[in-house]
Amino acid sequence: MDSQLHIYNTLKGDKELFKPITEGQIGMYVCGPTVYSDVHLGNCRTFISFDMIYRYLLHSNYKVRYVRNITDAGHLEASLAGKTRLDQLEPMEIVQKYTVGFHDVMGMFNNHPPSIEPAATGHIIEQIEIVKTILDKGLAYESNGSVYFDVEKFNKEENYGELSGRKIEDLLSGTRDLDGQDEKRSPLDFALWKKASDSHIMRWPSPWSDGFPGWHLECTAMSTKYLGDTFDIHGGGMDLKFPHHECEVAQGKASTGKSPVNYWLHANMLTLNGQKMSKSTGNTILPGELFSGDNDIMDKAYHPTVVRFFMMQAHYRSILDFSSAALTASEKGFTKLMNAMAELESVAGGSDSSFEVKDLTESFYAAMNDDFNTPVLVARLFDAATWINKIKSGEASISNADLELLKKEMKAFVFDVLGIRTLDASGGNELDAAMDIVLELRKNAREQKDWGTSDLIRDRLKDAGITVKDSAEGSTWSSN
RNA sequence: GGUCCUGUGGCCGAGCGGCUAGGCAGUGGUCUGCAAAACCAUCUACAGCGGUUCGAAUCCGCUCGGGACCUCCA
Repeated sequence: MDSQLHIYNTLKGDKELFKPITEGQIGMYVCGPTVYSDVHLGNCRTFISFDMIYRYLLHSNYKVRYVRNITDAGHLEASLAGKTRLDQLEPMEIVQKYTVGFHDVMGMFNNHPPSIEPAATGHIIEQIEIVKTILDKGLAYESNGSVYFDVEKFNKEENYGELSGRKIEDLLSGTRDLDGQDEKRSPLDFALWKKASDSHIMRWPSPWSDGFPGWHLECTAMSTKYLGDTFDIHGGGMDLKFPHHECEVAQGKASTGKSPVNYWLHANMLTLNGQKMSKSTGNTILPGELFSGDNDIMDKAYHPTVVRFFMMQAHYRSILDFSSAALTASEKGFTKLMNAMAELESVAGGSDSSFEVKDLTESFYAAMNDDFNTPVLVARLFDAATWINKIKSGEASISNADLELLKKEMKAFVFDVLGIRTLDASGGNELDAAMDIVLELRKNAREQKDWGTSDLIRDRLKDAGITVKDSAEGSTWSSN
């Protein structure tokens, strides 16, 4: 792999050289969350994957406009209706609650906020305009106040299924009987506009009925509004590939005549007990439960940055299974890498290097340029960590220039690209100050070889949940 | 049923035609008042069967597992 970025494009089914439409600039859209319940960890993996991609593009000196929507209307409607009656809440109150919660969780995972985070309800007019356009082109029809996309007609000129690799005949043979199908000409047709039933609270006027936009329309409206008719990257979870993204392609082509996206990226699922995490099946764990340890699935609590690091040790296109054993293994590796990062600050440079530092740092780029291969990047970072430890123990040496290079690139990849944060045991609070005093007293005792006092302090702190570790440089502590 | 993905050492997880992935655990060392930690070194692989090839974990076929989508889902 050369030093240029190659990305696996679902549309092509292969890795290809990435070339933005405009030199040096990238438009990226990612399907965001539906905010009628808490985001679960599976959702988070997708957003963390694309945050990593966003970060690497920024690191590669691209100017990126990153748009990620909030789904607060449309296909959220049905679930909201029931919940609203039950809780006596306004729909937008639910939306607000879970949007805030979503942002909190994203922040804990150290995800950058997107450049624009548009809400579906704020773009009803744009969606109606697209429906009108597709109707004008004759690729949609009105039926009983609703408007449907005519898939079979579209397929005569275009290829419905080009993204997901499906054939319209196969799709037809596999359809099932569902409610409301009688309004459609074909079971494959999907709604662009839905007439609201009496029980629906969220509704907007339109030329066809009081209703709400169809399932897939918001992403088409918001992505093209902020990024143009054709933009560079569209991302989302693998489960959205069909029908959601397939329909976006169809809508885009139907309304503008152009393929809306050059590179389609799909992040794979997070599984729990070998099964996909899913709201509907209840096979989920919430981020908060994971961080607090308050759950029946994991053995202990895990810090958000450790969870993020764990995810970075797998490729974004691979299914990743979540388990306590795997998390704990990652946590230890994380500590090892962070120790090396800290060590790097105090390492001394010399006149020459005993290893190829430039090859090492270039391997970081090679890994990421190969379809954002974070597990390989992490492997190379561990190689770097071993070298740092060898320099420390005198088994290896590094020149001043190479040391600066290594510091610069390691910090860039660990903190900026992977988005990992250091885990400070100290919080800059009263406990911190008190521990300084306790450890100073213990240090005095140890200098007097008063092991009784020294061990008493260590043992009692252990009982209190604070672990003290001695090393040549002094004692450190951490609380569980 | 249709479409597609996948099966790597004790565990997690890269690689996808020839070159040590990496992490955790295990084992052996170093360090240390003790403890813990840390550091260094190191063993165990490519689901099975057949084929292509000078050479296959990597390509092809079959068999047997696992999973996703086809219905809201990241």
